[in-house]
Amino acid sequence: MNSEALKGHLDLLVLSVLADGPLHGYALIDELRSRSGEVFDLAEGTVYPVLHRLELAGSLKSEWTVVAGRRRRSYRLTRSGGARLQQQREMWNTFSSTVNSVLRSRPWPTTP
Amino acid sequence: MNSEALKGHLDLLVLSVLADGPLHGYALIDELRSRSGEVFDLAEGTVYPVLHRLELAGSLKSEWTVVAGRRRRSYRLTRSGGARLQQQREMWNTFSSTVNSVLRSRPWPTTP
DNA sequence: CTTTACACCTAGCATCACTAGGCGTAGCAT
DNA sequence: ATGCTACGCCTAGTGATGCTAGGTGTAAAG
Repeated sequence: MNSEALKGHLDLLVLSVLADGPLHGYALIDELRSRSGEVFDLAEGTVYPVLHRLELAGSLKSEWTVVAGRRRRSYRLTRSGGARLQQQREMWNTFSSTVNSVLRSRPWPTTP
Repeated sequence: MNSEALKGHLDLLVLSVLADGPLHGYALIDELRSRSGEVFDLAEGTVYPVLHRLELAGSLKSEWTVVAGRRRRSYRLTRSGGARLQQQREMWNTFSSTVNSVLRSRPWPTTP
């Protein structure tokens, strides 16, 4: 999988997973990997900055917890994050169907 | 349409359009706009560097012509460009279906 | 003679995923 | 005791790439 392919779509994936319940970063990575059938295996250095950016933008809210002597930062979707997710979903649908229509279009009218 | 959304997918679109016949840059922009239903309305400064890059990579071959006193640089797909297109198509299919599967997945088994 | 469409170009910018390192705890094997 | 691995967090810097903003020039329309 090309590394640039995710550009502009990673927020959607993160918001989408967190819409099903709060997770901490490490668990989010696991979840993304498993939900994608091992296709999206993201580095921590990829995911943490996204979470920080989304929280700064008000889409997420984080909370520190300690489990078994290990600190975790758990992220949950805010109301505005939900709206953002909805908007991102629509963008994805438009984008992907538009790409598909370009890929399928031919220079001549579709063969009768 | 988010500006980052195209990242990593623009080559696919360009190669795909040129697979249906050679075009010069300006005409390619028109063709992309019309095939996408006006969604992809790309700036010249976006497209020309892509064409140069793809030619440098051996995916395209260009040829100068003059039509009605105006110089044009016409691009056609090379054999290796065709292979590249095929590979990019597969990447797109994997990518888009994987995103969709993440979007559709739920933390609990799909409701019966 | 000015504006618009055609047709090309590039330097620099901004964004964002990724690399490559760093810090610290817990549990297991040696 | 001492590594090693998994867990769990972080950030500075790099690289790729689409976009902005500007430039050049011809032809047709007003």
